[in-house]
Amino acid sequence: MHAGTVRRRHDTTAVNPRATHLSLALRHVAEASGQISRADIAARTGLNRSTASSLIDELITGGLVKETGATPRARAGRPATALALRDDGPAGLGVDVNVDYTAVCVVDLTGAVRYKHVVAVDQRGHTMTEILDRINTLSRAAHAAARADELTLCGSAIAVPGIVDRDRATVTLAPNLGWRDLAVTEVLPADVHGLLDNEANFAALSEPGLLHARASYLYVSGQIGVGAGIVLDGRLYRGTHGWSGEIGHLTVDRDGPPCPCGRRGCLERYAGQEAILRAAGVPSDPGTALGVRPTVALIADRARANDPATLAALTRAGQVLGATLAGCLNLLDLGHVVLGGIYRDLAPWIAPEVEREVATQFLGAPWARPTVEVATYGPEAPAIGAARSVIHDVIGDPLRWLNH
Amino acid sequence: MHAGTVRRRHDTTAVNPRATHLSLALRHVAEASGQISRADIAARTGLNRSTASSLIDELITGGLVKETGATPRARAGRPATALALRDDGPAGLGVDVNVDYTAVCVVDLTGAVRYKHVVAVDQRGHTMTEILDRINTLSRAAHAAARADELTLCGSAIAVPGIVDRDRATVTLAPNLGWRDLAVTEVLPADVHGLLDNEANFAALSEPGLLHARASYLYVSGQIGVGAGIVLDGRLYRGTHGWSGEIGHLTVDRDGPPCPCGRRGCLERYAGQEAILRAAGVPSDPGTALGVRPTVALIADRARANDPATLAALTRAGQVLGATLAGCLNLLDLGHVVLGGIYRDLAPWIAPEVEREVATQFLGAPWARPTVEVATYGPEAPAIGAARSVIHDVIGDPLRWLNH
DNA sequence: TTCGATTTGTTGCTGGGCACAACATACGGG
DNA sequence: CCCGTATGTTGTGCCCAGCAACAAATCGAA
Repeated sequence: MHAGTVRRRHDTTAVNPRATHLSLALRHVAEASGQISRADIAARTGLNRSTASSLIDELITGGLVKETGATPRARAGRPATALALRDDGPAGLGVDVNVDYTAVCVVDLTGAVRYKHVVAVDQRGHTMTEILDRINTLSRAAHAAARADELTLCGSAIAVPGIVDRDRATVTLAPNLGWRDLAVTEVLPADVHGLLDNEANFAALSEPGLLHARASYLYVSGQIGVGAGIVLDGRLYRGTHGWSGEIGHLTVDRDGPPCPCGRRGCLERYAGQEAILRAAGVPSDPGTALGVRPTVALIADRARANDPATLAALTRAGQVLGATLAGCLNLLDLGHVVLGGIYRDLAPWIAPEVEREVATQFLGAPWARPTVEVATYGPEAPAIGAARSVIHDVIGDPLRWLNH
Repeated sequence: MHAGTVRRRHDTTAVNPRATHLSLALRHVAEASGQISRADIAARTGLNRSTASSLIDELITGGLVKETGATPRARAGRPATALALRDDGPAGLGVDVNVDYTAVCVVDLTGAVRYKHVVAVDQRGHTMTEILDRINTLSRAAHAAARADELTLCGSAIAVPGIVDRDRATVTLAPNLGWRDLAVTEVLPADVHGLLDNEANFAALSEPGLLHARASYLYVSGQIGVGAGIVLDGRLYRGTHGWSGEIGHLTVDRDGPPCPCGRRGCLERYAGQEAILRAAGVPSDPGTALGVRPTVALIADRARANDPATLAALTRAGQVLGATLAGCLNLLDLGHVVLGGIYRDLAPWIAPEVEREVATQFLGAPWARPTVEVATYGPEAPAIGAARSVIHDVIGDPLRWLNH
């Protein structure tokens, strides 16, 4: 995880052992919350038992970890006292400014979603000031809700549909919002410094089980376009500029239909929302279509009604998507794909095709069969992932929280 | 860089500050060898001057770093004493077992190639024992040459064309050598523990300038197949199983010509050596073709003679390769490609096409124009990269060398 | 030339933090 | 009931980084 405001470009800076070990101990507690003892941490990290105890004590007095009583053990010996993350300590605020809705949520240290509020509104009909005002209002409400729930917001993160400059906390370009070079995090409450990232990237962090396990996977985030978040060893891979995961314009067929990007046969032209609509024979109606949800629901309805054209369109989209993803898996040697965004809602028809394509085209399949999973969260995924990224920064550097 | 035999799966182990800081100081010396002082290191790392001095002293007495006299400075103040890597300290042994040649080389701490020996021989005509014997003989010769040059071999690495299990130091499968589950590193001299990896991966590490700069790039290694080594932030990305970089079977055209892998229209069918040969109208002659070098030289000859069919084949191959690479760059947000293997020899005809495709298809091109570079080394690249990986392990953990 | 300013490198001191060992604690089992 | 076993705590010593003062070596200005 990115270390917040600390510009850790590479590991060229001196190391602070205490901070590193506090994070290490906390991470082990997070990965086995309620099932781990001081002695376990010592054994797993290689630290001495006394050192592990000292670290845990500091985390307990700091309000990040609690004891959950003694655990009955089968073996002989003194029973261990189990440790768990506190659910009433620091919490993260996540905001998602999408084209057709704005979402906020609060996630506590355990990763649980404690507050969630989604407002469906087409941003394209509003000015930038109105949008920012709405973010501010929703954030303050979330802030109040967190406080009422005995949580302390210790950071925030905003997901936007576009290109961001994380270091400058600025939205470089968000075409669908009409934003350019906008320091959007400034509208957040002053006491929570704001992180910023792409929706697909934050959405990739929303999966509950995967992050703790230091998993590597591709989170496919289908919206109007098709993007992906790349998680390697439990950390989001952002690329050299932060634009990683642009799979929507991978070429499926050099002689395929033209794409607004200037090329031909891009993945979006086969597996994007518009393409599926068109292939299903639904007249595209940008006037009334209020964005992702309703359109996707429409397709799903027709598929459930066994409309032949729709089913054929979904099968075709799944095949093309699966073939493209198989290529990505081959390039990166990943064995796991998560289908998010519209593909989550269309999973009954898309997922089997993706699974088949990936299973047959992944070169490592004979040794390690790749898995295809449906995302846990739908439209809330980016906001939840954003909030979770704040929590990950706390786990990555607990000292910042411990020092007030 | 991988920490050798130490199974550092993730950063779940305790940190040793002294070891980390020794590596940190050494890395800074390596990146600016001859142009850096103790005070510089202190400034760049954030360590105290006295600490930096202590670290450097330890590295000097350990034989890794030397002083190269005072540097005249423009500014006022005491002139700094420049530090540089020693070229007579530890060295790495690199071995490459290819289908049609075996190469060994020795690289010193500065990255300079101090010994190199390539034996052209078609391994397919020999038994496994013969091949292993040759590796052993060549390694002993390299060992003797290093000793005569006042170098101390402190490790070795073998590159093989196939799938390896690094943790077990075993070749899982090398079809063209007929190997399966072979612990090839055991034939190396006993005092150098052997690393193991794929040829494309090691070749990616052979580029001189790029590694020190913590660069991110894709090293395309065209041989009979097409592979790639992925370097992210100066570290080789190997994937979850170590099979990353398999771009040869990315789909270019779903309705293209069939491929032995069972799919259709794979990249190899357009930009692989065999495909270029066939498209150029050269009768494929596996009987006399002694592998990569001669065949590629043949194509290059015909291209130099302006043979229309060959030029068209190369143009087509470059276009398809470039388009595929652009997709990879978009997925990973990389801005740099290095053309190695056969593409290095065919660069005059391939590189411009790749450059054009990448420039037009890389989505970040308007903000950061991608660069296409021709590899520094040819067939020796895997062996040199292998040796260099040994050196990188020394720089990554100098304590192991300092403790004898 | 001389003296102050400036930067580099070294030395002695201090404190943080980890390992180690010994001990108290708390169970299971014969 | 006592022994073996495992957990957690306490006291001690050592490694190592930070700090400050000082010596060294140069530039620049008077």
